[in-house]
Amino acid sequence: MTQTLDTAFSALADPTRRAILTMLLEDDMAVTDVAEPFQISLAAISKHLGILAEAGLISREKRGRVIWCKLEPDALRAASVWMQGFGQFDPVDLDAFERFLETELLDPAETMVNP
Amino acid sequence: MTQTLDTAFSALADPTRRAILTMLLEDDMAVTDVAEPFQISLAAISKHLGILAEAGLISREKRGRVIWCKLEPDALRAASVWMQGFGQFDPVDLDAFERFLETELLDPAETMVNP
DNA sequence: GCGATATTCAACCATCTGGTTGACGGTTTG
DNA sequence: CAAACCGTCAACCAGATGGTTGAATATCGC
Repeated sequence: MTQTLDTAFSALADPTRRAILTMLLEDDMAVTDVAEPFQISLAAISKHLGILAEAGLISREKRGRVIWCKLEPDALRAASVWMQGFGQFDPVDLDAFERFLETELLDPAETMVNP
Repeated sequence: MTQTLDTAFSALADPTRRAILTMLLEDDMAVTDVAEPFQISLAAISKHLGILAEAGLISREKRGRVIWCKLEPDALRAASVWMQGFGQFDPVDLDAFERFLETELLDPAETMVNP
C-alpha cells in the first residue's frame, strides 16, 4: 500500500507524465505517437512510460513492432481513496475538469509549462 | 494549476510527509511533536514541513516559541479533482480508509516502511 | 536479405532530494 | 541575566531524477 502510494504519487508529480496520462485518456497509443507532441527525446518518453508502468498507471502490450500504451486507472484509485480521507471535499466538479481537459488536450507540451 | 499539481503530488510522494499529514488529521501539532515518532533529525522534519507548507498542504503559525502546524486540505482538493477525471471510480470506501488510518496512527514511522 | 521503422539499453551529465551535523536567533523560565 | 528550549539555517553528502546521445534489438515491407 505504502509502496503503491509512493510510486503512484511520484509518477504523478511530473507534468510530462500527467500529460501522457491525459493523452491516454482519449485512446491507447503507440510509444512514438505518445512522444510526438513533446520536445524531448523518444528515449526520455520511453523512460517516462516505464515509470508510469512501474507505478501501475499504464500497461504496455507489444503487437508486432509497436508497443501499445493503455491507461490503467487502478493505481489512481488507491491514491484517490487515500486523498479522499482528507477533508470533506465537495463533490467533484466534472464540468470544470472537462474544461481543464480541453485546454490540456490542445497541446500537452504547451499546457505543461503554461497553465 | 500545473504548478499546484507538481508541488502537491511530489509532496505526497514521500511516506514521511504522508505520515505527517495523517498525524495532523487528528489535531494541530508543534514541530517538535510532529518529529517525535520519527527517527530522523528535527531539521529533516522541519524541511518536510517546509515542503508541505510550500505545497499548500499545511500552514504554520508561530505562537510564542512554538510553531503550530495545521492541515490545509485545499491543495489536496485540486489534486483529487484531477485524479477523479480518470476512470469511473467506485464511491470511496470510507470504512476501508478508517481501518487504514487506525493502523497508520498506531505508529506513523512503522507503517511508513511496513504496510 | 536489406533497409526502414519502433523501441529500448547503456553510459553519461546536471540538478534535485532527503538526510546529516553544528551553529545560530528567538522565547521562556528559573 | 543565564540556562534551557524551539525551530531554522548553512554546508555538506550519497543517491535519485530527468535529460542527452549512440548503439543494440526486433519487426516490417520490399
